[in-house]
Amino acid sequence: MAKQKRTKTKAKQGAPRQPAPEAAPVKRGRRKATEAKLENLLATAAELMAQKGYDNMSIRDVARATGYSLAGMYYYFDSKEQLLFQIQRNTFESLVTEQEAAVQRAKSAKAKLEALVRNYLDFFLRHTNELKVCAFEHESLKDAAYEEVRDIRHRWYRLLAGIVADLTGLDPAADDASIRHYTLFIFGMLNWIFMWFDERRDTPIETLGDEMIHMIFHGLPRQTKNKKG
Amino acid sequence: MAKQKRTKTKAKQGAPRQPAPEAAPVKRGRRKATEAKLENLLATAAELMAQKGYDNMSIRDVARATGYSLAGMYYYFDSKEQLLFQIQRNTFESLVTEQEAAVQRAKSAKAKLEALVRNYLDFFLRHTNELKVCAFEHESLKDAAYEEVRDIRHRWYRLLAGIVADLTGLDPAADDASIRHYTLFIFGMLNWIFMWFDERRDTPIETLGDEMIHMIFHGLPRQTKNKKG
Amino acid sequence: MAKQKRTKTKAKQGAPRQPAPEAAPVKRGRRKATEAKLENLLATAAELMAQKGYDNMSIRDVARATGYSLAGMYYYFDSKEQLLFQIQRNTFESLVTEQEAAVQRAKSAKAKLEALVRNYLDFFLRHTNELKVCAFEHESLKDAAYEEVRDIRHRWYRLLAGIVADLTGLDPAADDASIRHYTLFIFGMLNWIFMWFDERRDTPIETLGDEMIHMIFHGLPRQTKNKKG
Amino acid sequence: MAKQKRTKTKAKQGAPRQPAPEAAPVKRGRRKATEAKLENLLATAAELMAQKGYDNMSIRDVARATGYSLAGMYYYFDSKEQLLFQIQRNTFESLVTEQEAAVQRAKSAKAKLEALVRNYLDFFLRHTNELKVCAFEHESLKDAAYEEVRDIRHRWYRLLAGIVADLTGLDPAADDASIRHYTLFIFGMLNWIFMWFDERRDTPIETLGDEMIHMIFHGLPRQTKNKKG
DNA sequence: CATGAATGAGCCTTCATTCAT
DNA sequence: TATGAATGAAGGCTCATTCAT
Repeated sequence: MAKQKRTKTKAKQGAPRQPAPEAAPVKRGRRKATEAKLENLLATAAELMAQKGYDNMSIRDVARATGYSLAGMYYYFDSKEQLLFQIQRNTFESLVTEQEAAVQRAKSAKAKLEALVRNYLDFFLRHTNELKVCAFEHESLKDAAYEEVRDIRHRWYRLLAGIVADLTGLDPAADDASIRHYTLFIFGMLNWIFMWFDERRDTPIETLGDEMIHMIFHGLPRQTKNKKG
Repeated sequence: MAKQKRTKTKAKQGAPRQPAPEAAPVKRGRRKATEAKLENLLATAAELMAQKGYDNMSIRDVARATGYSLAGMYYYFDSKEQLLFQIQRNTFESLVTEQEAAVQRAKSAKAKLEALVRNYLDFFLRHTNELKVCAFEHESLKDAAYEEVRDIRHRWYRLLAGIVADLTGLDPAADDASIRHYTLFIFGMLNWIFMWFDERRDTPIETLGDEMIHMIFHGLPRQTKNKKG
Repeated sequence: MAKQKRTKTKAKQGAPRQPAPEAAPVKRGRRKATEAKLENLLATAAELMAQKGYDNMSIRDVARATGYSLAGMYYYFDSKEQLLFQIQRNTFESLVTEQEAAVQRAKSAKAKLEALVRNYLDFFLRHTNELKVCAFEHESLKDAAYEEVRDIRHRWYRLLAGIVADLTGLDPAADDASIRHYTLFIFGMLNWIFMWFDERRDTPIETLGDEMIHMIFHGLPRQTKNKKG
Repeated sequence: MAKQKRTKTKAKQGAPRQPAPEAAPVKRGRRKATEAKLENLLATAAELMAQKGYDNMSIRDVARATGYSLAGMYYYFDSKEQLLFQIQRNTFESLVTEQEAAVQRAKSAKAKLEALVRNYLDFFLRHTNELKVCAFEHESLKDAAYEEVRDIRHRWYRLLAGIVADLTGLDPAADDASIRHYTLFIFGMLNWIFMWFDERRDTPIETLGDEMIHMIFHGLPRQTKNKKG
């Protein structure tokens, strides 16, 4: 027989798709309650990550903020990285799905781009913390989890890049670099918002949308003394 | 929203103005050598911070990368935060000074904005790591160090915001929010570059400059099939 | 030297005699089912302990391997140590009882020793995991549980020591140390088997028995070119 | 450039041969002192591991026992497993080297086996804790460290197996299994000693050696009323 | 019978920092 | 200048165990 090599059990790695939410139709009340707790926990974690950054946030912080014990947290997720992953995947998947739908509904390329921007700003207001975590903590994920989120991100990129190609008439085969750059300029404007948006100063968000759309289609406004008149 | 200031539990902060570089009037040769070492050290640290993020980089990493002993590092700076501060202040001060000079040299508002963009991209190529640290680790500084860097940043902001006001003819008194937004859109485009710039794909940088300037003045290019004709 | 008793910092120990198996006079069918489950559980636990060691095995491992919930395990035993205790006591008690019977049946001292060895090897094949746990996790038990198992072990020791005294003609009063040593040499051969036995290489076990008996009675085989022959 | 994927530095894995003891001929006094501290630390750790088992011993235990802080321990080794590895490699290497030398010095196969046993018992008295750790915590090592120690162990095995083949005249080609078994019986006797040796009862160790050698060459002593005549 | 949910204690490890030399 | 040696604090994670249901 010979003594087996001792191994820690560990297991679970990568990006384990959590059990489908509808899996067991038993004990509905229970399920609901636990799910609500998990959601609250993810929201709290997202807030802390947005505030302090992933590396600087400790699971202990989340425990303190939610009122749970440290060990209690691990009932809801398997590791700090999984926690980040869940936030990013859930949020990003929702965002991109919403964006795709918004774009689909619009008719012209111009309308599509406008819809994408407005939906983004709206989503931003509804999920500020989560979205910031998606935008800035991309690199904190590794391996399978990293790749899964990266794929969603690519879907998003292709969505916008397609519109940009349409609008500009640039040829994806010949002018790939240019399309890429203009697309990324727009992403830059969108994502940098996290760095400065202030609810008191920068609302209503529709105005911000107007301005950004103007910037995208016409660049800075001209000498008319009155902007978006 | 504006990114919250990151705080570690452990604090301690004093008068972060590190001893003025002229502090000890030691022999010149010595001074030179020491300064060169310091500069090399700062460059190495900037590289590591750009790669891994401030929180995730350890002083041990810097020691390993420079060949010094761990304790030896502390001859050159007083704390990890001071290290970050030195990088940010040096780099940001250089950048803004260069930017101011470039703008001053240009005649029209249009030329000024163009000069600012081109000089930024040029500086970016020369100091990628340091600049990235300035752009993304702003919040890792605290108290006096934070404020000092913030002040430089504000000088930069005002420089661009002034040009934007001139160009658009928006009234700083009446249309402050708009000026602010357009200014920040441009900063967004500029700073987001760190997230995607790839030396192999995105050179020559002059082309990138052309494109960004087009975006700023005219928005996305139109149906002409050929961009930057 | 004698292996010290292992002590965890955290202790708590009571009257480790677990509730006598006959405790609750519930319905017979129920009892049967529960007992079968318990036995399966003990077997699984023994396997895991044999593989990973007591300290390195977690109740979670057992739960996973049996399909029970973690909390569910505690219906069948009161603590991890009780689990170990049940395995050791059940197994050791069976072994020693079998050994005593086998010895009793044999007539001469020589036959007795032979019977003991052969029965041991047979038992070993039938209860490898459990026996390994008995042999190597002796010290993981504490207080009353430790003592109870130690007493069974002593019964075993005395059984073999008696035969050795008979066979060698050594006087228990005068040559106690010698009897002890020869006895423990034999136990060493027997127990060390766990460290190397490999079902594929070391069967049939009768051959192994032949060899060990030869070793015990005559030492290493001589120059005859053919062993056991 | 694109933000690099963040990676912890970590490094050092497997079985890093510690720097050759004579590496730097500088600061002899210092070196000596530090080495002495390390040796004392390893001895203390070995004692604790022998007492409680590797899994059950915490680095905190070692820190407490040596008077160092917990973090201080990590100046001397990289991980708990490395600590175990250092103990095993150092000890096992010494043992096997001594054993080989002792065997080499002896002329006949019989004398060689006798020398091996006596040297082992002597080494056992000089390094009880360390040797016990070698004998019983073999499986707690993993990967490269495991393999390196396993290789030393094999050297030891082959040393004894060679003598057994010589002595018995068994043919390594034809009777491999038998040689293996007799060899392992002897290892069993030798290694099991840790389980029962008691300095007060089982000295002088020469007597124990006499007995074991008798067992190996002739089996249990006969009816002569006088053992080891 | 059985489990979902939760926790206190503890473990390994890393880190920024210090200080004597 | 520079470093070997050391440490307090903190962080991620696991575990045996409990308890209401």
